[in-house]
Amino acid sequence: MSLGGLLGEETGAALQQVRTEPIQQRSAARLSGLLDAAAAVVDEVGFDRITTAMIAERAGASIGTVYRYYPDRVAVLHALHERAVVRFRQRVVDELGASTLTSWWDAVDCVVTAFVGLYRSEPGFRIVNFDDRDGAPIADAVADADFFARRLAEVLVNEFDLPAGDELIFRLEVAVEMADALLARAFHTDPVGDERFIAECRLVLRNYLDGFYSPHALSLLATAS
Amino acid sequence: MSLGGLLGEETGAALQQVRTEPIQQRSAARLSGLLDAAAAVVDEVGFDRITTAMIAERAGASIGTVYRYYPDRVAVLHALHERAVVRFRQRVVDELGASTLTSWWDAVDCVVTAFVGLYRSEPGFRIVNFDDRDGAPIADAVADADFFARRLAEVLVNEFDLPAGDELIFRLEVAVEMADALLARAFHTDPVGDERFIAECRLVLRNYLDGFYSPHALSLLATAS
DNA sequence: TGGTCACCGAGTGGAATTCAATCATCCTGG
DNA sequence: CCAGGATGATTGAATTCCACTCGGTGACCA
Repeated sequence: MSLGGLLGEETGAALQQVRTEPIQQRSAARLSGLLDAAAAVVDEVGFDRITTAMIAERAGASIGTVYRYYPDRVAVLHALHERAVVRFRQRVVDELGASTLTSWWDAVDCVVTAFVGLYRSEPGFRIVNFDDRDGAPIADAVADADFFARRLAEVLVNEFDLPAGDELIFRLEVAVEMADALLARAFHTDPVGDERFIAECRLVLRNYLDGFYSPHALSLLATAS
Repeated sequence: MSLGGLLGEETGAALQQVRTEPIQQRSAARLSGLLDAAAAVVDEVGFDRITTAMIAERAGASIGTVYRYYPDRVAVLHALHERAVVRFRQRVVDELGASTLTSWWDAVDCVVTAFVGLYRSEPGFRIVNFDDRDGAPIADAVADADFFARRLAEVLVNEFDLPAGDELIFRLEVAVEMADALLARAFHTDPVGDERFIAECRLVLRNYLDGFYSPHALSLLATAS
């Protein structure tokens, strides 16, 4: 799903979805202008009601210009998604730098804070929940989540000495899915985000990841069946 | 209230999305036939590649017939979603009846089992993850989750003496969102469902709902900054 | 001044949706 | 019991909407 893709260097590959690399300067402006327009339209009509004509008109361009840069409609959405993910990663880095981290869960909290902040301020940010249900090998949501989990695992291992391993990565994958669902729920109706769900999300993450090492989960397992 | 209460009484209202209530008998057959066709197509091409022509052809009907019963394409998907939800609730009731419940978490486990079972056997069941991102007030996914949470809360309160209240309902809403996300993840690639995620889902639910009454969450809260 | 780069927007094709005509079933008076 | 009108149900060609193409035009550069 959509917290997908923290950190990482494959931003070059992510732009493979543009048809023509911009050569002249105005092209770059066009590109980001198109994405800005798309973001605005996403906020207005949602990202499945969006039409190429809307994007073009909003960007002050013509239909053809959209297709000069993107092979098709969903490529625009993918690009917008990518940009949102990149900005999310940057925000996470900023949050991490601006906070004094006393424990690993402060890092996790920063991730949630970054996500919520962008949801509130970045136009069209709900595109992060965009999930292309077809065989597009690039920018797969699950792959994103998996990648994100691995990166976050590295951070936690290196900064806070959590034990590395597949178990941690799996746990983080699960955590990402849960957080994604709860935060999407928080913003489903409320444009500012339902604080109750946001707070519960933080608590759930902490509880879940902490339980990994506490005997709590194990005692439950022992009484199972 | 009995376990049968999970079924709810708004099944009549759920059909408001059809244009014309069927009067003659063949109409009812048509309606379910259309949904069966839609379910089959959903499994073949996914629910965003689906076309009205595919549904009509599969059902042995003409295009016009589809539009006689449903105002537009997504209304068909909504109806299919509704039917899936209804069958899910029925399955939950069946599971609950067929199991000997020694504790509330057996009930929760039954819910997971029912969901997984339908994912595996019911054609087009992945429609339950269909989320229309626009202002369709009826058949809203969040409303569904909320409704289900309330019903489940009633069952748990009456059968297992859990303390009723908004807190329990909220907890169940959160649990539903998490379970939904994890199970969707389990079936995202694997048509049989990734057992690792399914098992983790059960564990997470139990841990989370149990933590509600255990001092574990509270101790975490106490150490929060 | 020739060669790209960018841009435009009418045109094409396919899918969604409409609607007037037709068929099927029900109902009622004789 | 049956004709035949009334109403439900079905049809598919026509229309509309929208993604996407492409030949033509201007903008930059060398």
